[in-house]
Amino acid sequence: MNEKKAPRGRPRVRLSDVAAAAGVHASTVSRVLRPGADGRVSGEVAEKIRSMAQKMGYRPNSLASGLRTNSTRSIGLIIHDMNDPVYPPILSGIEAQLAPQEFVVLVGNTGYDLKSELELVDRMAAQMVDGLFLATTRLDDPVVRRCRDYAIPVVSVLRFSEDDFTPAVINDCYGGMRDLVQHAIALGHRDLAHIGAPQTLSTARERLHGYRDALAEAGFAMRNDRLTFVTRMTVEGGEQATRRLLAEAESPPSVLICVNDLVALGALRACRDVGLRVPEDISITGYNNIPLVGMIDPPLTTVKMDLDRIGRTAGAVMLDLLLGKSDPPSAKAAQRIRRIASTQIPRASLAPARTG
Amino acid sequence: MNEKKAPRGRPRVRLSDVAAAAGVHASTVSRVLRPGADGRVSGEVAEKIRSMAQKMGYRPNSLASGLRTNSTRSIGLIIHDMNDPVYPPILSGIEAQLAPQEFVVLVGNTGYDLKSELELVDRMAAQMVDGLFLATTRLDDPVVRRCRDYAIPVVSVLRFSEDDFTPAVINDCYGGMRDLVQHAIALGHRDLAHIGAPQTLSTARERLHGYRDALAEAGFAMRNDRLTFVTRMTVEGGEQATRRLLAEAESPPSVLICVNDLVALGALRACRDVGLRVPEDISITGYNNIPLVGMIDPPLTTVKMDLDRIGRTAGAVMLDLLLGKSDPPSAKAAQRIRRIASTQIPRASLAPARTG
DNA sequence: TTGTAGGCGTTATCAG
DNA sequence: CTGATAACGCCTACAA
Repeated sequence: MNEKKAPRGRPRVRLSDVAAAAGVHASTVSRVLRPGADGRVSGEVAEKIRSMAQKMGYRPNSLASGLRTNSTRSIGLIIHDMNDPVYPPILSGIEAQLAPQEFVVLVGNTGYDLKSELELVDRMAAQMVDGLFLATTRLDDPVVRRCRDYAIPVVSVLRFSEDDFTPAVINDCYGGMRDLVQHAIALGHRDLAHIGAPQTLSTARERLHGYRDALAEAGFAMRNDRLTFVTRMTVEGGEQATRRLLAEAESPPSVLICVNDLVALGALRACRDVGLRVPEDISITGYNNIPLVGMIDPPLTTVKMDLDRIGRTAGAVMLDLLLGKSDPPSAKAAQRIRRIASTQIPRASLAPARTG
Repeated sequence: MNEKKAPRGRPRVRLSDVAAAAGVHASTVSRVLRPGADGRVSGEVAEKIRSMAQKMGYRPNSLASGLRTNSTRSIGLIIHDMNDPVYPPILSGIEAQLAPQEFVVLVGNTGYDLKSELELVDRMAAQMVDGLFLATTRLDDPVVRRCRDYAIPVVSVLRFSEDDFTPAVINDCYGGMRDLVQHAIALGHRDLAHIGAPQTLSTARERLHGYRDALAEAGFAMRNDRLTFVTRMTVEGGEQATRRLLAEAESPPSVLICVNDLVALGALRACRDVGLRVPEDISITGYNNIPLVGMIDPPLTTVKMDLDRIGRTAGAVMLDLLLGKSDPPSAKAAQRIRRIASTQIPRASLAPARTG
């Protein structure tokens, strides 16, 4: 007595039901309930319709309206892995910005796999998202190209792509890293090393450049034996890279500038394993200020990105794009990439260099 | 020369376009491209259609099909705050389970606000989600009732609601806490205290019950001055509650059993502030094993939930519900709530009791 | 095995 | 100011 397709409860109230109950035509109801409608409606009728809709519990079907208007009020967010603590604040920021406009966010984790990344774009395209936030952007990115093929508006977050049209909101990794390294040098460090990440990512590249330039300004060369790269920015990756670097060098550097916090934690572990004390024997720095890195032993010196603000800004850029309040992005290349400043977080893992 | 509504690129290929190109009717194409179609199609025609669709880059419009079939292949996930590290693994687990079925997940953060929680449900209902995962469930929950009004299938995650119909997949908080407390008692602790959370949450209640029963089994009473509650499970909340508990007691307890890790971190801070050493003067335990709690000083003894498995199981339950492979949930009340076992993570913050 | 017709709920356009 | 009509892209009886 209970059909599978029709659970309990009366069927959903439609626009036409409200119209019938109010004694008007459906199109009139549509005009009343949709703010941006063209034709005006008499206050009396409008009032009646509104109260009737309320009473009947009418809720618009955005599927149907989306079919007609070509807009679903939904936006996709593609990230590698929500377990990486940089992403949640970005999601919050984006949501905070979009929710007032009644947008909804669709989240997809790629698991660092390009194939599923492309599949996700397809799935989201099928869902007819109005736009897409990509936090996975490479400097040269097939995913970005596919979105362009599909004519889906894209805002790149945290990373940027090297083209002339994809707007991006990123942390100022270059400046953040440069400041950090200058600080380390000011503390007396002369023998620095960097554990970087693949240069296909804008963040990794910018950080390396910041490191390089800070060194150059101080008159230091960037030595090859003081530079290594992880393949993935994880604790394990950092551990392996550090082990490699320490094994190949005659003596350890006085400070390890790591591309991010997870890598720094791996570095910390690797240093301990070979008997180096942190920060007495070697200093370590990270980047991101992920939760709890201030409570580990020793508290990690790092750089804090304003992720919430990056998310909000990205949301605002997207709204601009969709609601067409601005010219096409390519028209103002100067503003295509917005850099959000970061903050130094000095802690005990970076200590003054030993003199001796 | 570039209309705002039609960016670059040709318009999207429709089913009928493929049909025209293949020289057949749209309905035939639909039958070929949809696996579960009724009428069969000759292999020859099917092959031609498939290759044509491929060549033309046809991508189905799930808005249109959803309007027809009453299914959007999208599912909502409502959580309080993605920044709480328990949620990301759940999202991953859910996604891993649903992605192969071409479902997509819509995420909403409530910010711990009931009003936005209800708004989120409305917005997701408007998006015509096929189902909803609620990780915000209270024992008696207006949100659950609203979903029922709307006839939206719900699977509760991490928490359960006290009704006879909402399926839930949760961590076995009762067993996990009971084991932990038994362990503390085995280490010689006699004067235990608990920092709990509001009893409107099933997790908080189950943990308190586990604590109580472990005490009872050992023949200890649950003293009121050794029990306090946070209003929110945050570091700040834990710090305040601990400060209160310590201030009101004549002497500190020998171990603080905290409702979760964040609260435990707050407790740690509060203990340090009043000059107590951990674990020499007082032991502390958490729950959740959030990232890095094993690297802080001292490493936190805690209980690890299998969040990924909880997410996957919830996904499976949802698929069951939607694809109707099982009876309505109420029919098998025994299986309505699935408990996923947790694992003890012993670390240095829980030390043997001082003798004397 | 394939085509035809009608409709899912909404909105845009045109009349009145 | 309001009503009628068609269309958005797809699916599904039913007919051929």
